[in-house]
Amino acid sequence: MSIPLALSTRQADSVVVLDFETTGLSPNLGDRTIEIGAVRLKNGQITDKFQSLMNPGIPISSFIESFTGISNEMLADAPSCKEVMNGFMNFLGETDVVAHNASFDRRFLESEMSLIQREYRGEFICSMLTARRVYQDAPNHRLGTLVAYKNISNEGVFHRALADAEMTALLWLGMLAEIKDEYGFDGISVELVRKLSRTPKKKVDKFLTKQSVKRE
DNA sequence: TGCCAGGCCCTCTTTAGGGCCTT
Repeated sequence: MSIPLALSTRQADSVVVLDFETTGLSPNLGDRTIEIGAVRLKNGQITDKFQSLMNPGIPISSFIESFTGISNEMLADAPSCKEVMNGFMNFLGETDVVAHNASFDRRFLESEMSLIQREYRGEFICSMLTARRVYQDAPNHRLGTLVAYKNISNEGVFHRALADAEMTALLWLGMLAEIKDEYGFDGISVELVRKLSRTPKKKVDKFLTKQSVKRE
C-alpha cells in the first residue's frame, strides 16, 4: 500500500517562498536578477527572511526602474549577483521552493546557479497554479489580485522581492489552511500540492476528496 | 532583416491558436 500523499515527509508549510526582480523576462535573452526576496516557513510560521539587491553588471531599462522602483543608482552600490546568490544558496540549502508563477523564478535561479557553478536540488512549487485550482472564482490569478481577493495584509508595496515573497507566503498558507479545513487533512505534503497543481480544475474536488479519504 | 520567453491551460483542440502569468 502506497503512503498517502498528504502524509509523506516533506510538508508544504515548511518551504522557502521566493521572488526575484529581474532585468526582463528571459535569462536566455541575457536578462539577470536584480533583487531577491525569500521567506522561510517552518510548520506554517515565518521563521526567517532573506533580501538583497544585486548588481547584474548591466544597466536596467527605464521600464524596469519604473516597474520595480529599483534604479540603476541603487544597483551601482549593490553586491554582485555571484555574492548574493552564493549567500542565498547557503540560506536555501535543499529546502523546497514556492513561487508565484514558479517556472519564471526557476529559470532565473537555474541561470544564476549555472553562473556560479552551484546546483539546487529541491523542488519548485507554483502558488499560481495552485491558486487557479483553489480559488477558481478569483477575477484572475495575479499575485496582487489574489492579495486583494483574500484580504491578505500588506503594506501596499508590490514588485519588490521581499514584499512579494511575504504576500506569496501568506497567500500560500491561506490556501493550505482552506484545503485542510475543507477536506480534513492534518498536513499537506509537497507531493500532494504538486499533484493538485496539475489536476484539471473540474477534478480538483474529486482529487482532494480522494486524498482525504486515503489518509484515514 | 526581423524577430526573439516559456510553461500552463482552455477551446471554436489534439495536424492549433491564443490568453494568462512572471519582470
